[in-house]
Amino acid sequence: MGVLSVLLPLPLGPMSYLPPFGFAGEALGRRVAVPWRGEVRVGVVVEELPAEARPSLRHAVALLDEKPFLRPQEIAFLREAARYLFAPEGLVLMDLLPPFPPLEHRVRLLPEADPGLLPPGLEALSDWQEARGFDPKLLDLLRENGVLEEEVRFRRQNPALWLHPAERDGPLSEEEERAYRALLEMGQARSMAELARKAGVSVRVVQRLLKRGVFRLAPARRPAEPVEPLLLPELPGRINGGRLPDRLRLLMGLIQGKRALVLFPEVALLEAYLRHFPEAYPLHGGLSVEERARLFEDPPGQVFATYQGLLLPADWDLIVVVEEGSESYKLSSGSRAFIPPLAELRARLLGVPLVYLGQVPSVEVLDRPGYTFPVPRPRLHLVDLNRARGWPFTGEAWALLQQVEARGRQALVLSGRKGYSALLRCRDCGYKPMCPNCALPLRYHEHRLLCHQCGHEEPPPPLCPRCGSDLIEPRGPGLDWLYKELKEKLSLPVFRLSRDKRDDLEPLLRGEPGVLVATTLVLRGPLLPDLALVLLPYADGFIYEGDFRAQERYHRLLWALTELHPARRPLLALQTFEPDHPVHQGLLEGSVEAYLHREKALREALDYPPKTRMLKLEVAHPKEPVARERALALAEALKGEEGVMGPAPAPVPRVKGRYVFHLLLKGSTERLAALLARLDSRWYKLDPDPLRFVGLLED
DNA sequence: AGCACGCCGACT
DNA sequence: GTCGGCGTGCTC
Repeated sequence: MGVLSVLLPLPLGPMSYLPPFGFAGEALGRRVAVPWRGEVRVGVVVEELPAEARPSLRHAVALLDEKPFLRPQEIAFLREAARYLFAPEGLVLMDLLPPFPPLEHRVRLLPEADPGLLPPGLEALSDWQEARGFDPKLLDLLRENGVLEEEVRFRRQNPALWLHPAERDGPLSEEEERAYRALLEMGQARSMAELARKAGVSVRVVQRLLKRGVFRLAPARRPAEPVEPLLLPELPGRINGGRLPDRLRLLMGLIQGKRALVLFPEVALLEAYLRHFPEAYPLHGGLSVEERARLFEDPPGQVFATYQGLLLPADWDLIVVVEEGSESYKLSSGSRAFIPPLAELRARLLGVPLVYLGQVPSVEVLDRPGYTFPVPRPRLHLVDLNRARGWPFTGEAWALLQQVEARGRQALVLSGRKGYSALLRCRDCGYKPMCPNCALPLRYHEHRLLCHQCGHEEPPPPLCPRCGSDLIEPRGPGLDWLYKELKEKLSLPVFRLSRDKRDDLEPLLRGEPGVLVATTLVLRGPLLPDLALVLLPYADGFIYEGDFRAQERYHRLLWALTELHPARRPLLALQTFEPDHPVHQGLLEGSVEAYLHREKALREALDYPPKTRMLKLEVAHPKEPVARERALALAEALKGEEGVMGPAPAPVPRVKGRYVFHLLLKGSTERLAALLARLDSRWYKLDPDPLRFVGLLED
C-alpha cells in the first residue's frame, strides 16, 4: 500500500498518511480528511509515494472528492509558487484555496468491534452518530485503534444555480433546437421546468441537454452592457494607454471565443469590467462558499477573478492580468505574495500566453512587446512652490477653487494621510540630503538623517551644503488641516473621505457642488459626476516616501487621477517643489511610459528590481534592543555577502507595540534561497516581494 | 498556525 | 511557594 503526501492549509510542507482503510484507487489531487492533532482536517493529496517502512503513519479518514480537485498542473504550480515565495507549500495553499463547505461527519464503532472498548456512557456509538458532540480526543483514540468507522463528506448546499447555454455538441433534434433557442433568448433560466414551459418541450429534453453539456448550471448572470471587441493583429505582452472604454474593448478582443482567466487587483474594478462581459463569471471573496466551490468543480470558459482564480483547475488559452502595478495585488498576510509574478508562473507552467492590460505598465513588464493605445493628453497645471505664496493653498490654488465655486462644480483635494514629512529640503536651491548607497532621500528622525532601506545614518547638516541656505522640513498638510482651511474660505460644502473619516457623500454623488478632501481611497470609490478640478496641495509628499518604488507609484497615481472621470477631463493641479520632475514631464508629454523607461534605466544602474529580486526580512519585538540585536544577528550571519542591506529601523519604527527592523536581500531566486538557508527562520518574517518598506503588514 | 513543554520573574 | 510570560520544538 502506498503513502499519500497530503498538503494541509497550514504553514507547513506536506505530511504523509496511509490511505483510508479499505481505499484503493487514484487519490492524487483529491481532497482528503486526515487526523490532525486529535481533530479531522481537510488537505489535498499532492503526491502518491511508494510504501514506506515508517511504522507510525496514520491512516487518512476519507477521500472527499469523486474526481481530482486539483490536477497535476495545479499541484506543480503550488510547488513552484512556494519555491518562488520562499514559503512552505501549505502556506501558499492557504492563500489560494477557496474555502470549503463544512464537513458532515458521522461515526460509529465498527460492528465487529467489542463495545466493551467504549468508556461507559458511550454505548450510543454502536450506531451511526454525528461526530460533533463527541470528544475529538476520544474519537481519535478509537480511530487510532482501528475500531472507528467514519463517513466524511462536504455538506452539499444547493447554491441557486441557473441554466445557461454552453457548447452545442453537434446536430440537435427539433425539440432540442427549440429548447436551445429558447435558452439563448432568455439568456438563463431559473429551472429546467421553467425553460421547458417557455420552449414548449418536455422537461426530459432539457435534462438531456444538461447532461450532454449543451446546457450548464451556473450562478445567475447579471445583465451586461457588452462592448464591441477591438482586435489587435498580434497578441502583445502588454497593452497600455487608452481610456477605460478602450481597454474594455481591447480585453473583449483578447478573450472573446477563448478560455481566459482575467485577474483583477480588487473586487470593485473586477465588477466594473464584468458589467461589460456577459460570458464571464466572477470569482472573488464576496461570493458564497458554494458559488466558489462550483467554479472549482467545473470552471467556465471565462473567469474574472481576484488572486483566488490562480488555482482554478482549467486549461486556459490565455491569462490576462489587469492593472498589474496595483498594490492591491499584494497579499497582506500568509505568504505575502505579489500576484502578477505568480500569474506569469501559472501561464508559463500551462504553456499559455499572458497579457498585462492596464492604463500604465509597471516597470517590471516594460520590456514585454507592448501595444500602447493613444491617451488623451492630461490637463495638467503645475504650481511651483519655490515661487508661489500661500500654504497649504497657494494663490493659484485658491483661484482654481474659486472658479469651481463660482461655477457650482466639484473639486477633489487629495491629501496624504497624516501630513507626515520627515524630509529635509533646502529653502533656496531645492537640495535634499540623499542616501549615498541607495539614491533615496534620507528621512529626518530623532535629530539624525536615516536611510530606511540600508540603514545608513548621518548627522543633519546645519546649512545646505550646496548653497548655504537654511534647510527646512516641508510638511504635507493632513486631511483635517485642508478640510478646515477650505471650510473657512469657501462657501461650497466640504466633505471628507479617508479610512477613518467618511462623510456622507450622497449630495456629491448626486452631482451637487462641493469639495471632497480625500486620501487615495477615492480612486476605488464611486465617481464624482461633476468633477472639474483635482488638486494635490503637496504632491511631493507622494514622491518622497523613502522606498525606490515611490516615484513609480506617484506616476501611476497621477495617471489614474486623469481618468477619475470617464467623460470629462478634470484639471489636475499639483503644488510641487519639483515642477520639472520627470514624472511631471511624462504627463506633459502625454506618454504613459516615457517616464518609466527612464525609471527602469535608473533601477538597473542601482541594481534594484526588476533587474534583481529583492526580499525583505522583518524582525519585530516589543523590546527595542531585542529587535535590534536579532536583526544584527541576521546581518552577521550573512556578513560578507553581496546584496545585503540593513538592518534598518522600519520607517514606522513601532507597529502594534513592537519595534520593527528590516533587512533587504537582493539576488536571484536561487541565491536568495541559499542565503535564507543559513538563517534561522524563527527570527524573522519574510516578504518575498516587498512593495514598500513600511513596517509590518500583518502577522 | 496552534499547541505543549519548559524555563525564569512578580505576585496571592 | 505558584501563575504566567515567552522562547522552542513539533505536527504525518
